[in-house]
This record gives sequence, structure tokens and C-alpha cells, in this order.
Amino acid sequence: MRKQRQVASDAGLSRQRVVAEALRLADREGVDGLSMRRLAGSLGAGAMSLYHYVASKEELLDAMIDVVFEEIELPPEETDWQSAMRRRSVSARQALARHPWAIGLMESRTSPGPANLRHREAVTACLRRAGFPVLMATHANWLLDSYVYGFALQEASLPFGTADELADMTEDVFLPQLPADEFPYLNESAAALVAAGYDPAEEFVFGLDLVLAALEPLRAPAQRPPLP
Amino acid sequence: MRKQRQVASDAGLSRQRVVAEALRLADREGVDGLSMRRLAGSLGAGAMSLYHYVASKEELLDAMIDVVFEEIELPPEETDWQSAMRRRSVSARQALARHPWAIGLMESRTSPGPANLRHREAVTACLRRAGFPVLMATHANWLLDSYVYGFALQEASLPFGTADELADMTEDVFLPQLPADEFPYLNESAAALVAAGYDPAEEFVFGLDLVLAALEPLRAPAQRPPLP
DNA sequence: GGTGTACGTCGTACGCTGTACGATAGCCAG
DNA sequence: CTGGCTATCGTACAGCGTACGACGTACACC
Repeated sequence: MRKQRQVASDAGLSRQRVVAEALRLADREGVDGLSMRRLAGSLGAGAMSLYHYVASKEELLDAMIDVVFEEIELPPEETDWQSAMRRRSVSARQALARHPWAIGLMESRTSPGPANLRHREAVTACLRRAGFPVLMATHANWLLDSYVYGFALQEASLPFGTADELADMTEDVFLPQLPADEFPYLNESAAALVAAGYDPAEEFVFGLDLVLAALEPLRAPAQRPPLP
Repeated sequence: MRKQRQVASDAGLSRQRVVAEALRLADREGVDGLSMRRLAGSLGAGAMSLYHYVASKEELLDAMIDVVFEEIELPPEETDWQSAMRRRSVSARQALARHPWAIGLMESRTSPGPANLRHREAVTACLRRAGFPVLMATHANWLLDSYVYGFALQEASLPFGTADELADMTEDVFLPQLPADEFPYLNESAAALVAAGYDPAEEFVFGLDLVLAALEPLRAPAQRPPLP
């Protein structure tokens, strides 16, 4: 049998393969289930081999987060700014819903990766080109990102994923914990929510559109800002 | 020497004391620095003693989060809804800025504690009394909480805390990483931000007021909703 | 062909983690 | 005095991240 060169793309380790498998593991088992030994095992390698592609577990986590940012669509350039921001925001929410562990990780990780920077640059460019003055673009950035991240955080901490699960859990778990005399308004809300159905994607765009509309007046509409 | 009864309030353990010291430790050293042994050590007790007050570390983390919610001011009842929501939101941001680890923890913790529930009930009550229909109150809740949590998350992941640190780090760290030809808009933003100064509290209320104003039209102004 | 060097791989070991289990000691009711 | 209850903790175990050093192979050079 030949030296395994052909199978290198299958069995050979690489930083990409390591990080990608780490994503899969974290998606499947949560970030607490991700250990260097388990990751190595599911790559068919010894634990210490990973350290030739990744300096430490911290660096691995940073790389994983940046992959999540790679999955987020950049704001398209050919449409109006609201459509562009809506597209990238919806895409961001989807990516964070696919990888809920990423949100919890962000708090402790302070240096942005390249995909993160590329994303920020594209968003800022979109806002500036739409006529937002520099500082207003910063404000808009903070507000939009706050909404996206906060929504994803809340969505991740929901104990149900579908409208059906919501209905079931409301009946079996929530209401028993919420005495009607102590929490009248939460009871009312729960009932209304079950009746109306629940879709996180719809909820997201509802708030998003409010935010976008609120930002519109911050533009300086007529004048085109010169590229610095 | 007598049996230690008098010093019980000093040295005696209690669930409150355990959780409070856990907060202090997490604030000082980050949530990764919080281990049962270290916590027990700083309480002058053995590690296993903690398990008489807390079923597991997971339960301890849940309890810690609920303490953070206790620190958040409830919306006052005697003012208009916007002022009330502004007060509680500002208070929430402050609490989360004091305990940044709490944000990262929320993603993985799915069952709300009593202080959390009390808080949600009070906020929902405030919105309903202000004239928001049931489902609109839910939307408003999502939007407001998303903004608060998302802002706190971004603030926690900033590598600087003051305007001075921002200026220093921009010069020494950020700009060297941001080639002007690849990231023209981020360079422009960084420069403007340094020039204008930076205050997270101001940034927060700027976006918050936009959100509150955007929510105003969702009220059904005249009619007072009956308490269910 | 022979040899030196660099690289990728991994076995072992160390200090840490959460916590199961059982022992101990002080307390109060009978 | 006796028995049980509560609070405390010592020990032990499996698993963690990773420092260290050994090993085989691949390739550059003479």
C-alpha cells in the first residue's frame, strides 16, 4: 500500500478541519461538551496533536467564533440601506441560532477575528454610504448589533424551539410555576402567546423593522459623504 | 474558648453567604476563576461543605444570576411608561456591567429564577398599564430586553473601560491591526470616536431613547386595559 | 546513498476541576 | 445515656488543559 498521500485530505489534520470539527461538536453537545480529548478523538487523533494547529483552547474558541462570523452574509451593496441591514441582520440571527454557544462565548473574548473585522467594515461602509454621519453610523451600529446579539441571547435561553413546544411547556411547566394571583400579567401573556403562535424569525423582524425605521431620521439624506 | 455561636454570623455558612461570595469571586476573577474549592477557601470552609447549601455548581450559577436580577430596579409605577422603562433599563445595564460574567451565563441557563420572574411581571405590568395590547407588550418586551442584553454583551466584550483606555488602545493596538486601505471606514470611525470621547452610559441611553420612541405608536392610547 | 534537520504525532504526567461517598462531631428528644 | 439529625469535611475518582520530551517520517544537501 502506498504512502497515504491521497487520503491526506480525508485523514490529515489541518487547522480548518480541527476548527470545523470543533464547531460540529459544540453544536451537537454544547460548548461544555467540547474538550480537547473528545475533539481529537472525533478526528481520529491524539489530544496533543491538536496543539500543532491551535496554540491553546482559548485560541480554538476564538477561531470558532470567527467561523460563525464568516457564515453571516455581508450587507449587499446594490440595495437601499434598510434592505441591506435587514438581510445581514436576519442572516446574523440565523447563524447565532445555529450556533448558540457562540453568544455565550463572546462575553469573554475581546479581540475580534478577521471575519468579524470584515463584517464590521462592510456594515459601517453601508451606513456611511447611506448618508449617516460618522458618529451617527457608530450609534446605529451599536443599536443594531445590540438588538441582534440580545435577541439571539434571549432566543438561545428559551427552553423551547417551536410553537408546539411552547404550547406544551406553557401548560405543563410554566403555568404551574406562575400562580395567577402573583403573576397576572405573565399569565395573560403566556395565554395570548400560545393562542397566537410563536415564531422567533417573525418576532425578530418585527423589532428589527422598528429599529431600522427609528434610525432613518439620523441620516443626512442629500449629501454624499466623501470616502475618507 | 466558647463554642462559636456568636461568630456564627461571621463564620457560619449559609446559602446567602455562599452565593454572595461567589458573586464577589466571579466579579474579581471572572467566572472561569470561580471553582468550588476556591470559593470554599475564601469562605474558610472545606469544598464539600458548600454542597449543603447548593445542590451543584449549576444551581449555584443559577442562584448567582438571580442575585443579579435582584439588583435591577423595577420600573417605578408613578411615572409615565417611558421614564419607567428607562429607569429599569439603565439599572439593568449597570447591573450587567458590574457583573459581566452574568451575560455569558444566560445563554446556557434556561429556567428563570424568582427575581427574574418578578422583574418580568413588573415590566409587563408597566407596559400593559401604559396601554400596550397584550401581543404588543410582548413585542416591546422582546425589543427592549434584546437591546439591554445585547448592549451589555457588547460592552462586556470591549477590551477597554474608559475613554482614555480607548484612546490609548486605538493608537497602540487597533490601528496597527487595521490597514487603512482595507478598513477605511473602521479607521474613520475609530478616529472620530477617539476625538469625540466615549461613554457607554451615554451610548446606551441614546439607543434606548430611539427604541422607546419607536415603541410609543404601538400603544392603544385611550383605552385602559382591564386587569385580567 | 548517506546524513542532518525540521515537522507532525502522541504517551505520559502534573495540577486542576466537580462531586460521590462515608466518616465525624455537636446537638436535641426520648 | 441513647439514637437520630444536621453540618462539616477528608478522601477518591474521572476528566480537564497542556508542558515536556520521544519518536518516526520527509526532505535538503553533500
